[in-house]
Amino acid sequence: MSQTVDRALSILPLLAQGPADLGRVADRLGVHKSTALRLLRTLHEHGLVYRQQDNRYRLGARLFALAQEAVENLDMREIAHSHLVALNGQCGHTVHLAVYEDGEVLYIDKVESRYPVRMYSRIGKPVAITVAAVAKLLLADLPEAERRALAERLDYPMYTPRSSPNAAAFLKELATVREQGWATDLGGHEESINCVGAPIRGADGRVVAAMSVSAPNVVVTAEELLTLLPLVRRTADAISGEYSGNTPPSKDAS
Amino acid sequence: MSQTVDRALSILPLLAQGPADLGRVADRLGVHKSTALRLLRTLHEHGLVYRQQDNRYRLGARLFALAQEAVENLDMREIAHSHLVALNGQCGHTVHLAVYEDGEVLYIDKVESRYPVRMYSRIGKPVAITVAAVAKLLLADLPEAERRALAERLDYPMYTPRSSPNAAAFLKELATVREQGWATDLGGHEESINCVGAPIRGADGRVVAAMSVSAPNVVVTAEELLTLLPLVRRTADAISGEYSGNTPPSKDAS
DNA sequence: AATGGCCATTGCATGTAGTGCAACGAGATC
DNA sequence: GATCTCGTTGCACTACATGCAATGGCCATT
Repeated sequence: MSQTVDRALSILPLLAQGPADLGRVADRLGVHKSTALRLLRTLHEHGLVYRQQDNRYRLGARLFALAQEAVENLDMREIAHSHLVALNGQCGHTVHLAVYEDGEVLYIDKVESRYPVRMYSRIGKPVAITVAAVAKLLLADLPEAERRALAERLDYPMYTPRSSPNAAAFLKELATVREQGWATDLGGHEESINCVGAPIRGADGRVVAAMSVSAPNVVVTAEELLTLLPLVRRTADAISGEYSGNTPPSKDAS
Repeated sequence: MSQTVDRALSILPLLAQGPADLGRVADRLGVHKSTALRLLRTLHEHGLVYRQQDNRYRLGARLFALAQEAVENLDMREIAHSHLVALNGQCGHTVHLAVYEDGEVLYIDKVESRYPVRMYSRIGKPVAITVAAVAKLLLADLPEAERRALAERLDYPMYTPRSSPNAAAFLKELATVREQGWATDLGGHEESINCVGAPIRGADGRVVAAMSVSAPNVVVTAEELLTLLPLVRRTADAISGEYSGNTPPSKDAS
């Protein structure tokens, strides 16, 4: 691992908390100001940080552009999107698509509810991993050892009384999810919001993504939402099929 | 400037074009494979790149998270958002908020149209800088020298017959915009889409952001859209006022 | 099964390039 | 106008990144 790069990259999460001046960055990094200056300059040239008029640094524009390009290049998202839109067209609720990556679950696509009451979530935002239906689906399929290790090191915030309280309960829930092949979040994240989700599988049967439909109590009850399960599963299976059928990962135009 | 960090960061735009394996990355960087490996590992540890099962690398999750945190920490966005929502409530069309940064103009907030026909745009996406109303507003206020220099090095893609064809025409357009204090894009980016925008100014009168209302021809004609100009300007001025009134970041007790 | 080729990985010797120091300068404060 | 703070620069030193060559795993070919 490269020390210099490591230091430079450590600046990014630091600036994510808010703008900081040179001295502050140097302190947090534990390096001399001149060193911090050179790192910041390099980050600046690549557009990852921006220097405002008061000489403080904050995260820069290219970060957004990179994130955009990244999400748009995901095969899964491309394949799934039209299916998600179709599902939204049928039920009208918010539809999410998520993937697992290095201990995090994050949304990679979203179709907004057609109802006025909308959920707060954003593409790229890490998911509440211990309660979200899509997170359960993705984690349930991890290899035993990795799943246990991850569950142990997670935090279990009690968003509501129905949140998973600890690793043991969570692992049990994951076992259930793996058995039944679908998952719910009934008010485990926000009191009034329910979700029902299904896994998307690759050609080898491994879960590569997960999708869910979410709606607040005030629009449909949990029972009504559950009646959508077959539809959600069909949609997920359709995406799985298309994803497995077309396996053109060698799509290089160099 | 740090060579090592420079190389590492050069990997990111490279991977933005699509996944690449170690050899490919090393080639593109012009370094030995072992060097590329160490850089990739460092990026990986910070979550900026992800290593897929086939050993190819692509951009990673934390990139999204960083971009999210960055956009949510922008004062301008926070202040403006409620105004944008209110404006959308009154006219129903898509509302955009954009800022200029190092030669790029990018959207930092967006309120979706309530009509079924929606524009394609995303928060964080770079704006078509030679045609968008918000881009004209932001560039029109740049210092003379910087404006000229930027105009000269831009590309002028002819999205439609009404796109700015070259630097001279663009600079002339910017002069008009600066004079009148508002801007339009009448089918300069996509044939059927019109925009009308107004600048948001800081306490010193400099343009710090720009906003616009966009709607396709099929919903309202360009003439009808222009009748919204006073409303757009009022909204922009209201945001300017609030932004100038509250100056919390500038005055800090030591 | 055995072989050959491809690619990721590792340990190490070399010298390049990143580091901290100290001095300088600009801007603000009193 | 004096003093303090903070960003900036040039430089000597050596820590650290680099490329090489060798190893090992994986896959395809025979």
